Amino acid sequence: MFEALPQYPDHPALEEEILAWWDEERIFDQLRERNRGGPTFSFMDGPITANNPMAAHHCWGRTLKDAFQRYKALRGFDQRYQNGFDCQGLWVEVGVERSLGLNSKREIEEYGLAEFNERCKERVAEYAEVITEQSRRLGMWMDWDNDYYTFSDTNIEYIWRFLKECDARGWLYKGHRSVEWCPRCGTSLSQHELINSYEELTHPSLYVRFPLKERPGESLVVWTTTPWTLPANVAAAVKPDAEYGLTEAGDWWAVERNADAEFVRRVRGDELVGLEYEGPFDSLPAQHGVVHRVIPWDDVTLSEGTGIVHIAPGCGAEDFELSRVHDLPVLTPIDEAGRFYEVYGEFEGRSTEDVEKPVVVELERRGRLVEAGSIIHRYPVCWRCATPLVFRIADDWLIRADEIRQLMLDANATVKWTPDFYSKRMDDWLRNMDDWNISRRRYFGLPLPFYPCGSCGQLTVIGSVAELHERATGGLDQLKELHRPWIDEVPIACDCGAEVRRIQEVGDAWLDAGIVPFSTLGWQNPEWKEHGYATGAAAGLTGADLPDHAYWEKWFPADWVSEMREQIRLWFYSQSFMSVTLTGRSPYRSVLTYEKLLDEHGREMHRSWGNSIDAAEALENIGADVMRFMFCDQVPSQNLKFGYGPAGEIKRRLLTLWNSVKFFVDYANIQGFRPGGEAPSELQPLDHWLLERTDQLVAEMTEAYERYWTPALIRSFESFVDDLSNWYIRRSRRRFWDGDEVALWTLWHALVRSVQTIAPVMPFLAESLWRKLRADDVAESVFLEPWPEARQADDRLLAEVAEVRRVVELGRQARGDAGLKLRQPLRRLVVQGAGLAQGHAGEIAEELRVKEVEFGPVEATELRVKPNLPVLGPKLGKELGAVRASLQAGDFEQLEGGGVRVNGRDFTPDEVLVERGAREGWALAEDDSLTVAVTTGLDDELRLEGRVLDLIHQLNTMRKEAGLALTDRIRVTLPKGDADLLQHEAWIKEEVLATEIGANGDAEPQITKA
RNA sequence: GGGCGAUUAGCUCAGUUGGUUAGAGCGCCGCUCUGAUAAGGCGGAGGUCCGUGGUUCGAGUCCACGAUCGCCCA
Repeated sequence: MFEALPQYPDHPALEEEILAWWDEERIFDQLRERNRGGPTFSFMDGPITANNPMAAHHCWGRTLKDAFQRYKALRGFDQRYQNGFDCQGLWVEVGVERSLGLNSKREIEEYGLAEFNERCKERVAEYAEVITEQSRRLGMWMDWDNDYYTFSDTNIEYIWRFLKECDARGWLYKGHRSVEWCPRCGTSLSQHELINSYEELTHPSLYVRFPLKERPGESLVVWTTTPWTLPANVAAAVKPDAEYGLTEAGDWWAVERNADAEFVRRVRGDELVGLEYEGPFDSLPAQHGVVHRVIPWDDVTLSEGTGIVHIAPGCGAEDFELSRVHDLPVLTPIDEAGRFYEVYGEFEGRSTEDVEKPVVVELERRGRLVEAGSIIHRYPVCWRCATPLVFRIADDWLIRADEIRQLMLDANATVKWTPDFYSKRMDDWLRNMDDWNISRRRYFGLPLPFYPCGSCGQLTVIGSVAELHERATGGLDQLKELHRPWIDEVPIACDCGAEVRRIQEVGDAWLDAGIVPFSTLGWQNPEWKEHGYATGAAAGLTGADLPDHAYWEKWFPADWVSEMREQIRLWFYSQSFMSVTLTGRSPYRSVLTYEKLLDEHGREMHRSWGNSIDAAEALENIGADVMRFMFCDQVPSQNLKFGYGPAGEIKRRLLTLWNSVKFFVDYANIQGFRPGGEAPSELQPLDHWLLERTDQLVAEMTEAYERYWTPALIRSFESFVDDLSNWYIRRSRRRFWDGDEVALWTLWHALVRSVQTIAPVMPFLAESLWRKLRADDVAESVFLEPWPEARQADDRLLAEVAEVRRVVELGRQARGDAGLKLRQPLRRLVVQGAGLAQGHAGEIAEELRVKEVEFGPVEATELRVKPNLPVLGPKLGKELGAVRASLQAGDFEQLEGGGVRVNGRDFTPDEVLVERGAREGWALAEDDSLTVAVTTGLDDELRLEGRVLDLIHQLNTMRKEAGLALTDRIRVTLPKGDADLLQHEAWIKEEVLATEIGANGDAEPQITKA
């Protein structure tokens, strides 16, 4: 007996059951055991930040990762299944700050770095657990006890090694430049952290006068949206070739920027260059001795502002560059926290926002303000805490990119990207990449192993823990892990003999993630260390080993990685940078990249907008399979609109498979069918067809998995289920009622294969159905059964049935046009042009309810002939146009056998397409190669049969409404007027399971349970 | 300013190597099947396949230019 299916699947409940069963039976362990020693498939998991529960978008990526790992496992590949957690850096720090109610670096320092570090570790441990649980619920099979954690000492040590290599190549340097700075986090941000972090913000918009010193009554007018930078002004820039004008009021503007003004004098910009002016805040101590003058700058914009740009080299990247060219003083007004330094008088200690008002008031008081308003514009904010960024001059540690750029481009050329155009995005990023800013002035992150010597000037870069131990001059006893504050207490001896302390900065978190193809696989590690990766902060969180170099050789580079698109400039980049540096090769062979997850209306999801759905909520309400199916249905280069609406649609689409299995199980149980064995020998043509169709499914699914293109999986699968349900089952219904074992076997086989091939996408539903359907002699889990090998499908048979279905569709269309419903039998159907369908006349007759089906020419009233383009196009070339025109004009002769003579040339029936119109008494439908015509005339026999069919329909509806079981028998009483229907008494009895029929009743038929 | 995508039905989107009348789902209207069906099937309305030019016998598809939107860089 097969276990019966409920009317509808309860996905979440079914999934919980399967999860429990997998655990009990240790199915995943068995799978790994089975594949151990097989060919390898190397997947490298990009670390997920262990700082929050999963959001819906994580489920997309994790679905893809899991689906392809499951597919490869079904094909026998040995895999690592190592999950990764990203554990340090600003994400975690900001999360902990929030939970502790801290809001500045000073408060963190007061709280204490050691304590803060502990809280960070606790947070990572907490969320790693939450994410693990949610990932399991999603169906993700990973080796959950052996995750890698990027804050392990081992990971840190590998990064040190990479940095030492960079230093050896002369790539490492300390830069002094203008950088985007987050005043709350107190650190600069790097190029890849600035993207997608612009917001619409309202800022002041000020027009300010700078009085010219030598020309009383004349002033430059500048425009700024950052009043706080005015105290650091040292110059004003004009566009040398632009025209500037002086207004009657004595204000200089670019003419183009003040079109309505009357100008009393006009000059080119270069005539203003060199003039000196009074700065806006000359009385501040910081401004002491600064000479303000006009400088030329070709990039001055004339599309906004006044055409005269206020220059503060300490507050902007372009300004800073100009200061080098023109030798301007650089005034840096704010400290790490964004507060004004003491030399800024009344502004001291205030933030950039706090000084806006006093700046305006002061300028107003001195008559320097032309106009004060506000402007809404896009402005960068910190990607973690949303604080508007400011520019400051700072010292950062950078890795030079120029030497490695071409090598990385070369490495990328070896990578197969899906979708393929992302390869070009990667190239573009590489061509444009700046030097990598790797330092952050923070606390819980990779300790940069840089020891610059104050006495001799040499920089020592420590490349390993062993080296640290060798060179340390103290503090080793308290070094519990390679994090601040402990690492800061370990000074080393410089070659010159001086004692040197580590710089305070920590590293960019993308160093942590980028090194994992080396740190987790044991690159150049001489001896395998059990739990050797569970070091430092990761001790106790994972059992991961540190493998030896042979293992690295076996698993590097990754065959496949998959992350969202923005990882091009993040993990794909950092990983590749590090790998090309250390090995000269790309760390991955192929990549699957996907876009963003939006809400169902196409808006970004935001908690504050109330449209966000987190993973836990989605898994509970939608279920993992439905989500996974939706993710796989999606073309990955398009944003996905996710929500309950789309999920409901998917659920409905999945019902066809469910109904088909339910149908099978119900009838197989009635018959006592036992699954298994080989195909029976007495297959009918339709059975052959379904077997071929099943082979085609396996072939298509295999091909789609192999090229990592999930939309093709879903298309093939749904098309198959549609054929299975709406052709095979519908056509074979009577055989199932009769308990035909051959039909049962064929349907069973097709269902089993469809379940197997969709299993990587919907592991729960597939497993559940497999367990109901499976034969005794196969694996008890669908994931322990090897992938079915596809035989070459019989294309001719597939084409035959496709043609039959087309004939039936056209027949229905013809009936519809003539207003003849299917319950009305018709006399004759003629099909022309269906060479393949000839053996299926019986099926066609049944489907279309006609007495006779004939294959041959359709007699028709009109005749239109068109060229068969795929055939005649290549044959005729340019001449085609003339032939086509003649055919259209009716200028042709018909030849014996269906050919046509046009313009003196003869064409065979294959070379032309003929369209017909219906004659009197016929209904007709056609497409390019097929014509189907059906007689519309009714005689008494046909009318009577039509009434019988109506009656059967009516009685069966009544049975259903009365709630009778499939096997219940009934007694029927027909109205007296329907006595003539009793000519078909046996037929009616059979169709409605009646034991008796009488015709002595009232106006409506009656039934009673027998 | 440079690069990469996108633009197809009211909405959301497919469309593999160029081929005849461009499809699906949802929504709307009509019809219909039902002994698996809260389903399914058929039909209808609804399309300048963003525009212009080019290649070709033939372009949603290839090429060029332009428009709009999105993303990345400057």
